[in-house]
Amino acid sequence: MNSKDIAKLAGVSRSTVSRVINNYDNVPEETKRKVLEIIKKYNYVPHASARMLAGKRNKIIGVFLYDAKAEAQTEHKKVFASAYFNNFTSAIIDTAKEHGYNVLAVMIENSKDWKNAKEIFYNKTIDGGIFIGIKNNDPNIKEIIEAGFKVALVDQDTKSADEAFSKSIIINADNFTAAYKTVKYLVNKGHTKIAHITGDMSLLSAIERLEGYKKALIDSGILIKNSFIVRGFFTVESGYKAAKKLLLKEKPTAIFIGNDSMALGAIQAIQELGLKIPDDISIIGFDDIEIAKYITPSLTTNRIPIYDMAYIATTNLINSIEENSSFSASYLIPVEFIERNSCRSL
Amino acid sequence: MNSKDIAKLAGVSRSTVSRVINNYDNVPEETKRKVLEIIKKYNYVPHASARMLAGKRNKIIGVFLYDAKAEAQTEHKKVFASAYFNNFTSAIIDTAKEHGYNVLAVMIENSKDWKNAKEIFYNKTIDGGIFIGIKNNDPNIKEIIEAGFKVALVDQDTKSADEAFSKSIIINADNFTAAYKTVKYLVNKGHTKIAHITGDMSLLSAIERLEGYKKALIDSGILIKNSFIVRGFFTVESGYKAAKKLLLKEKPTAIFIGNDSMALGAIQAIQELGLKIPDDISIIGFDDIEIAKYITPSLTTNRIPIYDMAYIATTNLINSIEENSSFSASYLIPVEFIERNSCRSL
DNA sequence: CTGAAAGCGCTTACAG
DNA sequence: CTGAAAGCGCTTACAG
Repeated sequence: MNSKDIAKLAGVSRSTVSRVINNYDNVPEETKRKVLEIIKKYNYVPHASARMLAGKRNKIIGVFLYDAKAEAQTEHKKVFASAYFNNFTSAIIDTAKEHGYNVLAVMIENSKDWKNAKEIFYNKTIDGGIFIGIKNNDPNIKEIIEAGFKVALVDQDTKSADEAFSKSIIINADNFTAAYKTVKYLVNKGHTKIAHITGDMSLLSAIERLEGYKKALIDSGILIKNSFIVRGFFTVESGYKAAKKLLLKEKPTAIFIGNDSMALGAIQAIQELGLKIPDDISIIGFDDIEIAKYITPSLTTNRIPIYDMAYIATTNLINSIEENSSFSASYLIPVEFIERNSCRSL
Repeated sequence: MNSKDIAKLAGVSRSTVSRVINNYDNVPEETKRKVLEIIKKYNYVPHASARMLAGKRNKIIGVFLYDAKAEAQTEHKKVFASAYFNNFTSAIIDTAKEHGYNVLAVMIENSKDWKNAKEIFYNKTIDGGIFIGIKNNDPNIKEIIEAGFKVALVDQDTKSADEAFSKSIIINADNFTAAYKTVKYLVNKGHTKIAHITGDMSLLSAIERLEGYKKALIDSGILIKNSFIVRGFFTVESGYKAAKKLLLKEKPTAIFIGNDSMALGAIQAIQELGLKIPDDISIIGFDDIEIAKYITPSLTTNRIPIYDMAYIATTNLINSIEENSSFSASYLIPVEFIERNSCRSL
């Protein structure tokens, strides 16, 4: 069953069938009704590829998730990693749906995946894409932007030296300010020995959180100690290791941890060392993943408005696709401090 | 840049370019090399829709998630619900990738979404689809199967009266046995007042868990009390409400809870009533979501091998697509009992 | 308001 | 081993 069949059945030409399908206004009601009836009767749906080839849009956007964790993990667990990314994806699917778009979800773990990612842009499978958690200023993204494809980026530097990046839609959480406030909060509680477990430092969010941490210490007249800054990778495991490393030497009284997953690992390490939270050590995380409020003590953290960020990324991208405008935009989204029970005053 | 341009540049016909692209073996090495060089040089990628229209496959499968929770939730949170589904999706994406397939992720919440779901089958956007968490024997799936599309179903009755369903690829966790063992475990610990909070009873998994619960009680010579069976919907909130309702009357000493999310809600309710787990009441969940091992006390539960189930669904579906065979298959996957600290012996 | 025809960019018998 | 041509199923100027 194709448009020709429908045309014959309805006693019109394929042109008219097409006009009805695309809801053009130069079709009389009666004709429209007749055609629609046949379409319905035969359950006809126009072939997406044919429409595409003839100049319509696919109405598919891609969401590309680079999960740094993936590389480190063992085979059968590699994609389970991040609640953070899952929530982004859900929110994007939800928003896209409202605009009549579907979402192709792609995990990027290696160069072969990058090849696939580029291919679905070049072969026109998708009308645009959203990249989340990609290495800051990744050259692969640059190539895609420069090839003229529509792209929205979450967690990318807007002040990039590279013009390509500043020509796109960029959405960031205000990680710097949130980190700054987090450390100030600890300082106000009397802490001076404040450590930081960083996230994956190839990501902008990790960089900004570290910067916020440093700036707050400086502004508080506290010396930055390199031994108090330990590198993590946003994974539970890396949080565990970082905390162990941190607590071997001179103990901090508080740790600002780059995200909640690492906080989970850190908590385990802290418990193994026989220390109590918050009595012996205060901790604060980032993200506000679902677990955060259920653990004991509940975790003080920073909530990223994932839905809002995904919403902005998706609507902007789709607007850009529909208007065929290559506008650039940059959003800095405030982060909410969530005070729970993992910190004490000294 | 299209195949015609490439042909001209390489000094061959479009036919030959196509043969090279599709890796047919009747092309001499030298010709192949030459064409490939031009393709690479100009970054040429064949237009997916054109290939599709000319008879190739899209290499896209759909994953359809029906999240019952969605309906109940407030606007901006509706898609954040389930770690369970997210993990399925990730595992499917991962497996599909190994076969060169991409994944279109679709959330189904209402009839409009079903319309969209059917459309992407009918308009040939996807080569097949995996349905997860769909109402048992949902007529929408039936329609899709009967229209001849390739489909894999997770959590659907294989003994369905409806032939359509038994003609597909079906993967289920062995919910009945797991539920049975769970209750037996509690009985062995001396419990006789064992309650059950069901899941969404339109889903096969919820039905089977209830059945397993009942059978274990019967086999243990314990009377089934209707007041000990309270209906939930797999959500945290419904677990909370169900537990509250349950604990108003004659208190059970143990609750088998339909999944871990509801257990989270139940824990909150139990705490609000001033009861201790496991001292006053033992609980067991289902799924083994990430949170389960981090809460206090850690939650005894049943682990569903999501990755394995997703792997089986995906490989079977893709095989069925590639071989264009409409074989049916049915898998019953064992569930692992995870003993932690939320139960005590009487 | 409507139809005939060209064209989108491929693949694939077909013929040589 | 290779090319010319038909065809996949649409949309859209174009002409009327």
